[in-house]
Amino acid sequence: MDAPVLNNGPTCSDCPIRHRAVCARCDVDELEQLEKIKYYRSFEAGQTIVWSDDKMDFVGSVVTGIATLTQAMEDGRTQMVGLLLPSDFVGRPGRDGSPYDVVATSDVVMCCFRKRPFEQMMQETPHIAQRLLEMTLDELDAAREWMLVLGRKTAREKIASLLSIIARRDPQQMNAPRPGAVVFDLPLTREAMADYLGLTLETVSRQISALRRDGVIALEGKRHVTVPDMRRLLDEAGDDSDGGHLN
Amino acid sequence: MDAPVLNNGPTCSDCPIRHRAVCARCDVDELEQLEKIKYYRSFEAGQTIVWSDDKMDFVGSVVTGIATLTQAMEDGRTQMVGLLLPSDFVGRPGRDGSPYDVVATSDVVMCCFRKRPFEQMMQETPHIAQRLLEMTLDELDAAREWMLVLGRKTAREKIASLLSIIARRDPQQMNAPRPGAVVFDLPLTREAMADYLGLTLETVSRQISALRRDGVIALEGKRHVTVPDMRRLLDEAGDDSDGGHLN
DNA sequence: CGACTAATTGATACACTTCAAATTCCGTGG
DNA sequence: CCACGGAATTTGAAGTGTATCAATTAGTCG
Repeated sequence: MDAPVLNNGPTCSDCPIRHRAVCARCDVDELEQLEKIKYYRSFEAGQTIVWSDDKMDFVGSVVTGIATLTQAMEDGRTQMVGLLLPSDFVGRPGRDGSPYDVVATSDVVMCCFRKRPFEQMMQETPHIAQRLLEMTLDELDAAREWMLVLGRKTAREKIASLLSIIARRDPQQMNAPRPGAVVFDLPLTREAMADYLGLTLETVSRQISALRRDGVIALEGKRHVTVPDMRRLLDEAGDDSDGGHLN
Repeated sequence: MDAPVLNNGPTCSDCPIRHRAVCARCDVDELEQLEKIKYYRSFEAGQTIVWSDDKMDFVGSVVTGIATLTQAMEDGRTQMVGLLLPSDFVGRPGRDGSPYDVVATSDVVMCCFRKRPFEQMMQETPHIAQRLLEMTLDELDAAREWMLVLGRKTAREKIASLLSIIARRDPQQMNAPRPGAVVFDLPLTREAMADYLGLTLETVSRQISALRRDGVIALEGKRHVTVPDMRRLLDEAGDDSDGGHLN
């Protein structure tokens, strides 16, 4: 179950998530300190990174890949409660374990910090605590946004909402066939989408087919999605006019 | 729309939320500083404390009463995304407004801090930032817990979950007729419960009636609830055995 | 006591689930 | 390169839980 531990990763200064992760505000001195307590771990797609309620001896950031935060009931009903993309933080300073399973959806590389030294450093380094607070507040907003999706949206709106979110932060929008269009790959199986949306996988499949029939999206294979008109998709998601961003 | 501003409230040292609010870790010196930038505001039941996306010039803590965080779609569908009890924090340092409506459900007294000075003080006072991080992480856990309720639980389980949560933190459990039993008043209308649970008010009403018929709860009037066997209620909520606590 | 709002209850409709089968996708080995 | 096999996905048919629409009843405040 243990992932390989790599000590000779990239240095912080050329880390791809240097400016968005928990270390974003650190200056060079502080980075140097972090270097001392950090190590890299790799996980293969499907591997569990953290089991719920297990003791965690580290915290860390997703460097590459995608992971999910998942909660399950005894009878097997499962709800995804978070999607972890590069730069997102895993673990909770001040607590021993995660109440959720953390599972690698693709191959994942994590930048880990031993927990005690990291907590120690948080006390002494306001830049880290500040950034972590900011990130946590953002996650809280995202979680609440998602509560509206889960509680009040129809299946079709749920799918459109999920596609919007993925489209918005997928960095592949350069190859768009024309302005306003967006292209991306789904990082999730139908089942994972269902667990995120509080639906069954059959319903997910049906609604994706319906959106395709209606021309809101186009599919090549099962995973590659083209959105010809982002505004249309946002409209289907039921959010106000343009959701604040467009591209 | 402006609530009365009271300057001569209780001093921090005999504040009822002194040890649970954002100021919990402050020492006497720090409290003295806070005193200088704090003021009290009162709101009547039903009043809106903050309108979504309006500029907020303060942050603060609920001292007494109950408020809700609410998100709405254009067509009127509404989802409650948070329940604010005494000691809970309102507002986001570093942001101008709240993305949610904050509404007083009962009469509410808030301890407010002018935003700029508070943000300033956060920089200088690790005790405040630390406590705020801790509270935000707790809220994030609660929000994720609620995502499971919204996404995967049945109407009956949703009601039982809500009653469990209210019962757990209502401080009135002394008058329980016998050990294991719990008595409390519902602080929410059926409609507010529906908005919290992602249901209609009719479904809420039906499920409460069903739980009453089945002896899981007893009602006097519409608001006063007796839970003869807390374990039974937790069971109906679908949570594992005893949910970690039992009184 | 009467008017207004909150809550209950009933009947029907429909969105989503469930159970089942067919099809497509995709890596593996011949 | 193509054929094979298992998993992922799609599609179909029927069932069910919750929403919707519509009265009725209970509770509350003037």
